[in-house]
Amino acid sequence: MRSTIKDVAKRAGVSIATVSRVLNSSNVVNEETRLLVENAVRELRYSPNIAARNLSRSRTETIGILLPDLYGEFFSEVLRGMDRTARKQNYHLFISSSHNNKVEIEAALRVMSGRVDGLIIMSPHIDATSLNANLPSALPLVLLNCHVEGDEFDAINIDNYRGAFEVVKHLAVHGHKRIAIIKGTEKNIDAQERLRGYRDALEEAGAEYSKAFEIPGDFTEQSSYKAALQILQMKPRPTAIFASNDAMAIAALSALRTQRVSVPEEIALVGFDDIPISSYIKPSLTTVRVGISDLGALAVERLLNAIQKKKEHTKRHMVMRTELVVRESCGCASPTELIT
Amino acid sequence: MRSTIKDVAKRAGVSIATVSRVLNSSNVVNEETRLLVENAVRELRYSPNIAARNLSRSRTETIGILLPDLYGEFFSEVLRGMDRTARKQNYHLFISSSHNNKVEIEAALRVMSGRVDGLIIMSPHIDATSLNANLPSALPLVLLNCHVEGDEFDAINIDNYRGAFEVVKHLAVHGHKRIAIIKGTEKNIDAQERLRGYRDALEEAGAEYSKAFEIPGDFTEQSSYKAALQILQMKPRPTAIFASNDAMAIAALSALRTQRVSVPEEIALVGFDDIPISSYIKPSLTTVRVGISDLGALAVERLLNAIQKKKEHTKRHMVMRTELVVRESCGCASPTELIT
DNA sequence: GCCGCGAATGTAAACGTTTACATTTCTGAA
DNA sequence: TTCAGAAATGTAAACGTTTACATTCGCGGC
Repeated sequence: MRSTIKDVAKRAGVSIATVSRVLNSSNVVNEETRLLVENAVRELRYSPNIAARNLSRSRTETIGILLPDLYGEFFSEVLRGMDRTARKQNYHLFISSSHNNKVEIEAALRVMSGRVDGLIIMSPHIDATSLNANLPSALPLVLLNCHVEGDEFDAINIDNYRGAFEVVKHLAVHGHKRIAIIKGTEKNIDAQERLRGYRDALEEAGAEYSKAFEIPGDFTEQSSYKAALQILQMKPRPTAIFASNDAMAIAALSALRTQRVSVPEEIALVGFDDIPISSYIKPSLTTVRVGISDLGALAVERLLNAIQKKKEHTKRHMVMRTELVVRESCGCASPTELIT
Repeated sequence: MRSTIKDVAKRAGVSIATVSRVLNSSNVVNEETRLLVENAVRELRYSPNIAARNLSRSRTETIGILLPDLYGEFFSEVLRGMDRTARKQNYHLFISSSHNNKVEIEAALRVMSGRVDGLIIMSPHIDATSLNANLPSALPLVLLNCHVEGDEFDAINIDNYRGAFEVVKHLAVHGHKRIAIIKGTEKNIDAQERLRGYRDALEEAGAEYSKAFEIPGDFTEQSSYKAALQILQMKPRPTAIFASNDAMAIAALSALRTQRVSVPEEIALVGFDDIPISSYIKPSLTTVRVGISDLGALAVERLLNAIQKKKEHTKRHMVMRTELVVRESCGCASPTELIT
């Protein structure tokens, strides 16, 4: 049987209140008794029952994370940033993943409620009504990469639009007139924003726009492989391809190579995300860097602020800046630029 | 204020015991009263306080996962398998990551205890003594990819040894005499086992063994890039390279390409893990497949079995088989074999 | 008409903490 | 000597459930 606070109190010859005070390092307790209690704790190898503590304090020191289908290193990275930041403040992570429809998410929301002090939600399939209906209204919330409007919620998004805009503009500025895009999953907000950035960049740069240049994809290597082959069939052929993420860019590269089309000489290629491998393929990939683990960290910071400073905390939307990373695959960099 | 079971009881005009019985679908309650209660629950948008329930039931329906530094898609995959399996049985995941030394792990263990019904530990830095000292002895445990001996614990490991053995043997059988290895992180158990498999395969196949063929690496692209360049300097030059994981294999490929060394014609190259991108690079990568998400799923299954059937559950070590995946980079496959 | 029994429901104790409030003890000033 | 007030500690209520046990009620058998 696990020992309880009572056992410790008995052993130390004090009341449970005193034990509790020692445990919670309230400083009103005498040095001698403190030592007495600390010894008893050690001897009995006592550790507090968390459920009881949670009930009594009515907080859990835990934040919930609701993820869509876990896939690829994006989520490892996000979680890494979250865990680090949370731990610094003695908070912990309660995770539920692979939610791909509304019903599942709502179930998960209910499961979370009561187990966590706040919630970070990453899911394209969520809306305000559904949130309000399934969560205690006082529960602090941060929406990460969700599509929301208004100031009802805290929200953080990647600046997909600007990232895509910049990388496509970069292609256009260096002379490309026919730039194709391999799109991401249709309903995905990241995908939509990247597409929007692509279109606007074309327009601003006066490059050729055509619906035919927009090839469907779903962020997987497989979809992109097929898409790239399809692009090669087009006449006149595009001179550049913007893949909506790096995994797809790499798969496209492979497809082009099977057809003996060289990159960047015959076709320029750029991606999005800057996953670690991007700098280690040949040609190295021009892409858009996103501070993924920073994104997770920021979300946790905002949430903890909301939890701890309930009164002063004001909700707002934030945007995570991206950075253009020029390497070889776009064919634009001068050799010098590449030395670093 | 959130409503409690008392509010529901009052509204429905019954006692809290009855409400509780309805909530926990005990079937001793009359159909009429059940409806009464269910209505009250709905009207008040009541949901039970989990902390109170946990305290009362003394279980949490949560399993804890202790991870080392989250890195790359390996962990996403493991978590994906875990989450899926857990959810099927209404269990949830409490996660703590980035533990890189003993002190941190022990702290995390204490945090977990009381919050979870069982624990899955993935960490090379752990030993039996430390576990026993920091955890209630009754807490069910599964050690994943840890280095443990004896039958004191449930443990699951990837069959790194056999995987490495087979892929290296494959190279040897196809005529390679000088096979280099780019090693993984020194203290890492996976790395050690893969190295052992490599050595034994060389010996069995009668290939040349030399300490000089064992180049240090740490599973990152960067370390491998350097290692590959180093290998090219060797005289006589190895004719094949076994990289201890796919990320390193891809980086090595890139390094070779900068030196105009073609794969597989001049040097054969193989990896380990079969990450998705491996089949989409050129040449596609011969590697060893590990069912990563299955690994996570299996760990959860074992743990839930230990939790739910305490008596009958018997501890044991299990090994996850691997599968040799032959593609282009080793230069061994006949064209026909590659069609699939 | 009484008893026993099962079904339905209620009462209250338990789970292990935290913490407001009460009590004791001691110190030093009047 | 007395007393105010501070410091240290104790007592007990609260947190919101679950569940063993007690109670009530209706019914059939005698």
